[in-house]
Amino acid sequence: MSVLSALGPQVRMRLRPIMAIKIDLQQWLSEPGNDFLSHISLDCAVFGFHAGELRILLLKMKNQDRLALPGGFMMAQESLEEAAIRTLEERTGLENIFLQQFHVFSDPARSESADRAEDFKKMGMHPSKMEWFAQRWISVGFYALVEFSQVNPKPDALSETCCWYSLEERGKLILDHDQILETALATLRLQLNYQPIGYNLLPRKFTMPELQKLYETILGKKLDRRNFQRKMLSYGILHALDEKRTGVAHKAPYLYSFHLRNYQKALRQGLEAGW
Amino acid sequence: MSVLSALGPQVRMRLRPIMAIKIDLQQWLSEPGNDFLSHISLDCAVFGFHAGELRILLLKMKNQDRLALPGGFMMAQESLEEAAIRTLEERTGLENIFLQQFHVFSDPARSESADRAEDFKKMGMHPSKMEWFAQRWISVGFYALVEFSQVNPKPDALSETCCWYSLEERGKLILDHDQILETALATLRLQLNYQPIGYNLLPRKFTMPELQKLYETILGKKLDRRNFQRKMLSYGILHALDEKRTGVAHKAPYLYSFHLRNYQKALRQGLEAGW
DNA sequence: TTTTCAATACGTCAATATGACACAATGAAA
DNA sequence: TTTCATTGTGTCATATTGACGTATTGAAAA
Repeated sequence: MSVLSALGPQVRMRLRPIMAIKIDLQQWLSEPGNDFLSHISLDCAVFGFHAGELRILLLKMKNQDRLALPGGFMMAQESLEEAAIRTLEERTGLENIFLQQFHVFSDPARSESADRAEDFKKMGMHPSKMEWFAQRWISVGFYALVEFSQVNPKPDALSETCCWYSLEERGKLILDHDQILETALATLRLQLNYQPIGYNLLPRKFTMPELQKLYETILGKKLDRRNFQRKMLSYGILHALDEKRTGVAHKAPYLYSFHLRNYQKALRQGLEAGW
Repeated sequence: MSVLSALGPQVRMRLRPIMAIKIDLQQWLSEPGNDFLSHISLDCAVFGFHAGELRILLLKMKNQDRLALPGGFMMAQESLEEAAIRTLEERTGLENIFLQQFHVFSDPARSESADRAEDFKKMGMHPSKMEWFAQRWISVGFYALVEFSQVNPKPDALSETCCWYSLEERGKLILDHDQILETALATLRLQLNYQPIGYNLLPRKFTMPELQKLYETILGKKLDRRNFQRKMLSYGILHALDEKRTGVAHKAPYLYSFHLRNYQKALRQGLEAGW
């Protein structure tokens, strides 16, 4: 078994048809019961790349100043991945989202949030649901990579807004979500040579400087322009197009797209060495 | 935050004092209630290295031909890591076990085992406990690295024996444990340059050929003896001892030990490049 | 229109790392 | 005492890396 296939879903590949169950969340909040598994939740760090920056999709919680990663729960017949995809389809409007689980956060102290009973009451939450939210949660962290321009963010029942934040300017997150996000970023760095990260974050056509900026952002360091191009081309995973990017100041850069077949093959080897 | 610190516990480092709760498992089986969280379990791939081979610690299930990874459940106030450590201390007699979570297995079909009601009844299991075992389980996979010679394997309440198997000669495992084990191995390969795998699998003093054999086993390919030594020494993570291994046929090889400080520093960089 | 200039494309070269071997030394077993 | 599989050390051609130089482009400024 290859490393990649052992560790999870492939490039934008659907595991199994998702049940198209749509839940009216406001109504769900006001009812006593629910169909979700107890104790287990998931939180997603959704990354996009825009204007040379990594962006993260965050929810602004109702009656609170804090931001939160989009999260969700598992239904009785779902896998974690299916639950995460369902959650993110609701939040982004996208289908076929690339995601990877990366860590389970299970510190008993992580669920001991401030008492939000008052807020929940204002939101019209049923008492039994408040109890349910107050239980201990073990959360599986996912990171998701999406094409920034394709996303239509939608808040969930507990949040006012859902929008993009730059990593530097993001505010304080709820609970241990800062830690989850930091761990997601560290994982991204670690998996840069093993996962189709460029492919899923960039639009189909992109320039070499754009690809380089993405690598620099994830790795957190400057790379030499000329050496980057040499190495990247040597992998044979890029398809040089005849087009150039127009309407941009200075010399027009060439456009590239990924040679998906070679890319996946190269990732399986691990794009040997580091940067 | 460094990649390592973001991704979990460090080299044989205790997170927090473990509650020294010892459970009489036979009695626990015969009682109705239990203090464990529902739905969430953990399974551990415990690796040792002996006679130039990777070994895996497996349980032979009572009334069954199948083998199983040591597993366990979470108590109300434990983190996953603490639960895994508690489980493995019971199974191996070791303290300060190095372990890493690597994947969550959540396919709804994974819990749909053959009906074992008859077996469970023979074992004196309480009916409510049988129901509890029959629920859907989402299992967090851990791999653990132990020093083979230090382990005192002990079976649990559901198993007859607990002992080492070579990876090739192991029999068929229950449920999806084969997949969990394969994924653990793939993770080990992937993390060889980022985790203190040699340090935790080998005894304190070891020879260069032993270290090489370990790398070859995990990577699944032969390495050149001389190039391996050159590269390994260039990292500066080894401490050359004055002793040689005696009592062995042919030329006596030198002994080495890890220079822990340099080793950890090097791992944080990722022991650049691959083999 | 012409000029400017920041950004891009393409190339060079020394230093380093890698892969593939050769050869001498050792020490238990024959 | 000899044998010989195994270990310690070294060499060399080749590939890769890091650092930097120069020519080209095309929108924006003059």
